[in-house]
Amino acid sequence: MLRTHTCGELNKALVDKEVTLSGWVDTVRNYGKLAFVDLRDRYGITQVILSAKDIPDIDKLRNEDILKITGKVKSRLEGKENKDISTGDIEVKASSLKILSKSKDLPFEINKDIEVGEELRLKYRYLDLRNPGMARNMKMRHDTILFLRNFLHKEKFLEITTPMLTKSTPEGARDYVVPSRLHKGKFYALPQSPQQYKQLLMCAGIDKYVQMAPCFRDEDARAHRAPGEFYQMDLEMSFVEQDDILELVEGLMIKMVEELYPEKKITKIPFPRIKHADAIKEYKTDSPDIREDKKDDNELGFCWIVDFPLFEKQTEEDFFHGAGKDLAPSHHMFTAPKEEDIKLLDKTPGKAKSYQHDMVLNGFEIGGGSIRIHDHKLQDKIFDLIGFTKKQKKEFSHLLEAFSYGVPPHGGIALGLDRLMMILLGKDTIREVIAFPKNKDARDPVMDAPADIEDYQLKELGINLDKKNL
RNA sequence: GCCCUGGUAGUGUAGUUCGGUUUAUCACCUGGCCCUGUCGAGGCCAUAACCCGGGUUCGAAUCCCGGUCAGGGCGCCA
Repeated sequence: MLRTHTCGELNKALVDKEVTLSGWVDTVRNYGKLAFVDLRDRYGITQVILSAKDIPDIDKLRNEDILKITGKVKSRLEGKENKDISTGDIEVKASSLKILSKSKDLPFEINKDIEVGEELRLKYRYLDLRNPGMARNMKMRHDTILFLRNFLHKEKFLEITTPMLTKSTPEGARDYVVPSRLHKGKFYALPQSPQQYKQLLMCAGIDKYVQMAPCFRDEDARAHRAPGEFYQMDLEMSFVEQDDILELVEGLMIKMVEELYPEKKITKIPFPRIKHADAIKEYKTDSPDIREDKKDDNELGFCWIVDFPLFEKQTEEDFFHGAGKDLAPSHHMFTAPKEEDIKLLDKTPGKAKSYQHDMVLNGFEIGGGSIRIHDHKLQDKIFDLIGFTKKQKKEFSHLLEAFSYGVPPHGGIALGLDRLMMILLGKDTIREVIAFPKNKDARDPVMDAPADIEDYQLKELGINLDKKNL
């Protein structure tokens, strides 16, 4: 057995017990004949005392070596307690030491207050994650996602995993595509969101679906937007109206903050529901920061934005005076128009409002969703309004066909988990809450992806690279 | 695709505005030595750097041009 206890759990109750600890050398304070080693794992730090007469090679110990230490737990000498660590009233007097793994010189120091350049941190992310601050971010991300899952589980949601290898569909973001070996010349696409699958699940009678879903979009990065891939808490419900969705998610956020972030205060409960037009008028943005003190990281200003226009304005004329192929859905093409506005679709679709809802937190859009269209004739009409060709429509025929066999009214929402965590933990970039983030150019600095593949792989896929244009 | 900012030892930095007393600052790391109550241990010593290419100049880390890498923004993100 490599260890009997972690480095964060020893206490006075264990005094005089023999324990075995394994962990990383956080610091060594060496007197030659006596050395103090702070042994660290993700649970904490324990001070270990090494005496040269018991342990021959204490001079060899370096930061980040991994040690296995067996010894007796002792109370600290009177007045020598360290209040800064959880194990500060005890220490372990080592009777044996084994170096399980040596560390060579580090590219940067771990667990010091020095701000290391992000490029280096990302290249050696496995070292960066040893820092207690980063370890905490990972822990809080886990706790938060676990809370969301448990809450929704109690509400009878099923988590269902939907395919990662799926089909490219027109419009939207650029797809990441994956060549098929068995069907040379054809490509899968990684999902930009599980949107169509979750609507099919509604047709399947899974009236409450959720997924902590990876989503892939080949678009450029921002400080608050991860390039390539990101995670969403994606959910969908049948037989609901917009209020049901908003109330569920609002309750979830309030409870989550209470349980996991008790030091934080929510600006307004219930969350204000702001009409899109009013947000633009009052705040000049559709993602307003409603906090009283905009510099206070412990304030959480949640609000809802509702009554979005169904279509985005492409030109002033199209927007106000009728259909045109330049109309684009402001959310996505499955978003339902408000019932009273359906009659506007024929002459002035630009005036139609929709059942879209965005959740905004501290000035960031952290989620969006809608009540969906569940009438295939209406869906077909929307396709026409955004100028879909017959071929483009055919890409969605499976969905329209599914709608012809009994489709419940349904709607849902997706929350961006990375961005939510960034705000909850008060970080400036999304990379601080992602274990192995891509850099700004969507490269993985640890693995150095994307990368070349072997010629035989290309051959097997039937792909010739156009080397002149690379 | 476009715009902006930055790049000094292994790490973090000073110096760059206004070119020259700089042998390029300091701390940590690393290597060596001393030390039995430290806790970001302490003391002494040592090693180690101006992103790449071109230009201006008697002289460039410093000014100019190009490149490259990184970050931020616009476009993009149904």
